[in-house]
Amino acid sequence: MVDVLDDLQWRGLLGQSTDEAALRSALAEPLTFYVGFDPTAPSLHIGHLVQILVARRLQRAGHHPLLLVGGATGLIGDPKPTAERQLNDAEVVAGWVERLRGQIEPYVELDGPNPARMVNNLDWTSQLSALDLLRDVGRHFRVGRMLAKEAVAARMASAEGISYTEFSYQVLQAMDYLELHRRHGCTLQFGGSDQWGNVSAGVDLVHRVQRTAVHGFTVPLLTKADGTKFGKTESGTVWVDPALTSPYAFHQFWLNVEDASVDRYLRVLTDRSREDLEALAGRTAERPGAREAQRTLARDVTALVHGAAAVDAAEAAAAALFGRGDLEALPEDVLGAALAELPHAVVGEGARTVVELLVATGLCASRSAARRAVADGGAYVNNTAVADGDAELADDQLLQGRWALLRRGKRTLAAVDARPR
RNA sequence: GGCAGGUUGCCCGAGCGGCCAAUGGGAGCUGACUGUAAAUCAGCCGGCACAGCCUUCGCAGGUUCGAAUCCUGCACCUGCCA
Repeated sequence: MVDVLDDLQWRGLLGQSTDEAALRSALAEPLTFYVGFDPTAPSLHIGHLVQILVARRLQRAGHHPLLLVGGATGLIGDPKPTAERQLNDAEVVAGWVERLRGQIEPYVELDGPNPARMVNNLDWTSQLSALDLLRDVGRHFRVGRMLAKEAVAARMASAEGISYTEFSYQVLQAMDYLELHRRHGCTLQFGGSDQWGNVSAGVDLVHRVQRTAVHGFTVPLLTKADGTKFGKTESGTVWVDPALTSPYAFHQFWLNVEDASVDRYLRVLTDRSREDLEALAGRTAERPGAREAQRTLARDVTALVHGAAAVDAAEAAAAALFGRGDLEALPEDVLGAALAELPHAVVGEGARTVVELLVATGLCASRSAARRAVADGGAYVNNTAVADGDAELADDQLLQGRWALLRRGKRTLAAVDARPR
């Protein structure tokens, strides 16, 4: 049995932490830990997935998970270093809490001898009066330290400044730790590396109030090789919700990961063993063009999030659409299944021009952008470059008398369904 | 409440009466090369009925033949003072 902490370290999941030796000895016995997710969107994204998987690794090592969805903190908003957040309506946040809960639960064990528990910080903050907050909680916080937090300091230095609302966020989150310590004996919190300030604030508060040393660590945020944002495609964030990011698009995202990062992602997002991954890295170094590592990553992570059937569908679709073979030669069922994975537009009666179709399918944001794509030589119908954007789609271009495959650039696809009239 | 400074396209940031759809950088898109990778090079990067036209430079008015640029009011941000 590999030591959890060693495993986390090897996978690159350990960032800052409170006293590491103390943390290590604490983890020698089963302990209760928590990680929190704020409902700031209707779905979790792949950045959150990293955190959930850390919780899962800890649970599998015998520790007791408390998974917090921040019904209260989500109403306030963790200060971003750049700008003030737009506050969301209470009903909206409450709805998101439910959705996130549902998205988190599948990744952990909710039954059995060591079940994960879901908690919501609204439970212990909604009835708290402002005076109680100021008298009982506020007195444990020093403004100087609060101002020193990275995000707060950044905002203080910005032209916009920071509202008292967001400034208070760290108090709420620290209270969570204290509350979970009291209620459930929680002695470890982790979070993304941007959460270090909040994690340590919680550790401090528990120490002040309970006179107990508790632990905390951060998980480095996943980055691309050049240090830039991870988890974005041109159409935005990669979500876990299949309605927001289709399983096909999800699979493609991982398949397109740059060589320099694929090994790191595999360690973070899959359960594969060290030996397994080192062997894979060796094969990748020999034949990078085969992209075996990317294929493995795409397969594992898509299966984890969307299930094995989704992997098969995504792979089959990609094989059909990116294959060198003639699209016309594809059997109808294969083609139909592949196209079904793509964003598509149904066009009725009226013949449409390529420019119109590029916009209708969402491949281009505007007609101007579509014209540009055509002018750049980056628009294709059925894998053939389009010369004239105003040309209408001809009946004899339709696959199986009905479909057309639209492509912008090398790998952005969409389907056109010209239903029989 | 007073005084000073600020608000420009996704972000940063020039512009300070016509030559401005607006310099530059970043991000992004496309092409070439390759491997649905990276790097590199080239083009693009408000909208449309696209050699032209329309709508933009916090908001609303005004001055002017003409404003992102000047004036007035309002909103918000920052700093100093009360």
